[in-house]
Amino acid sequence: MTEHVSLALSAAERSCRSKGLALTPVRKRVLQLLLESQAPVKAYDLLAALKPGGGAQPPTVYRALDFLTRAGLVHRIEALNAYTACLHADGHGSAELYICEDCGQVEERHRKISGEAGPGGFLISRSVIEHYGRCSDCASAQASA
Amino acid sequence: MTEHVSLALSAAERSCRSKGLALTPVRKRVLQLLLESQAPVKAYDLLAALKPGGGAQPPTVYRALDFLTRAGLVHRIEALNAYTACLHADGHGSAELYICEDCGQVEERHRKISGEAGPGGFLISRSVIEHYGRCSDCASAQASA
DNA sequence: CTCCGGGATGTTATATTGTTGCGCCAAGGG
DNA sequence: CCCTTGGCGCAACAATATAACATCCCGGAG
Ligand SMILES: [Zn+2]
Ligand SMILES: [Zn+2]
Ligand SMILES: [Zn+2]
Ligand SMILES: [Zn+2]
Repeated sequence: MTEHVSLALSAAERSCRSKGLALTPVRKRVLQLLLESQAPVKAYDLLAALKPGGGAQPPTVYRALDFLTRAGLVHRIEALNAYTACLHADGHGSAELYICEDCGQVEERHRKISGEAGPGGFLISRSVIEHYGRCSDCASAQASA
Repeated sequence: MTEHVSLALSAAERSCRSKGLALTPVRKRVLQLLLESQAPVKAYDLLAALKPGGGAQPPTVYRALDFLTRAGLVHRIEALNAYTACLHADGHGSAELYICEDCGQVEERHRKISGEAGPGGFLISRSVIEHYGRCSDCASAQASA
């Protein structure tokens, strides 16, 4: 396990403990898999990665993902049906994601939490913001090709 | 068929003709169903609504939706797996959507087309922006309750 | 200690959403 | 006429997600 993964995992444990949430083995394992991946991961790929150590079924991974997203440790990428570990291990609510369609890497910016107003008095409680394109690495690689 | 629906349909026809696209009967019917709905519609609900006039299969509706979204006449709502007719019958690329979680109504704002730059030189080609909350009607209804 | 209750997980089955592949046909250009 | 092209019918299937119920564990009340 690389350095940054174990760091993120212990940060997640602290964060959960402080909120009275239980970061159980399954949940921790799912989070670890997401942290180790350089790109978003699909639920059934997580499921397959869990299989070796006991035959996991879909509900197992979906429940873990549900917990982790509620805890703010993981973000769901709506347009890809995929999941990515939050880059700010402290959990922060809503995020603005930049997803490279070339290498799959995800960058993330914080978003102010809900409560904003939209047009015509619309009251926002949650936003989904996903930008697709090329990260700077892939853009320059393509330019030089 | 209400006034605004038939108006939007003819606008769509003109728009397609001008771009050399074929707004065939199936596609037109799907667009009409979306226009008539006050809330986003799911693919299989469209499918069911098409059945009466000939047994439609999934590919039929998905192909029509694909065409309509490409033509900019329909927007897919990623977080709901649902579709809504574009409120600007001219087709305009990407949109910013405000979806009321109470009544289902969708408001829409134009977005400048892609090409924007994100953080660290990220080059955006497409954005998904969906805000969930309460429209002003539902917010005031709830306040008075 | 014992019993109970809630949370987490296992297990089975099913629901929902979306795609592939093939063949037919009608329109249009040579 | 022949050939290509795009649109659609059709059958099967793949991928994503949830429902419903059983079991286990653990900590607190009695
Ligand atoms: Zn985050
Ligand atoms: Zn990249
Ligand atoms: Zn629009
Ligand atoms: Zn509303």
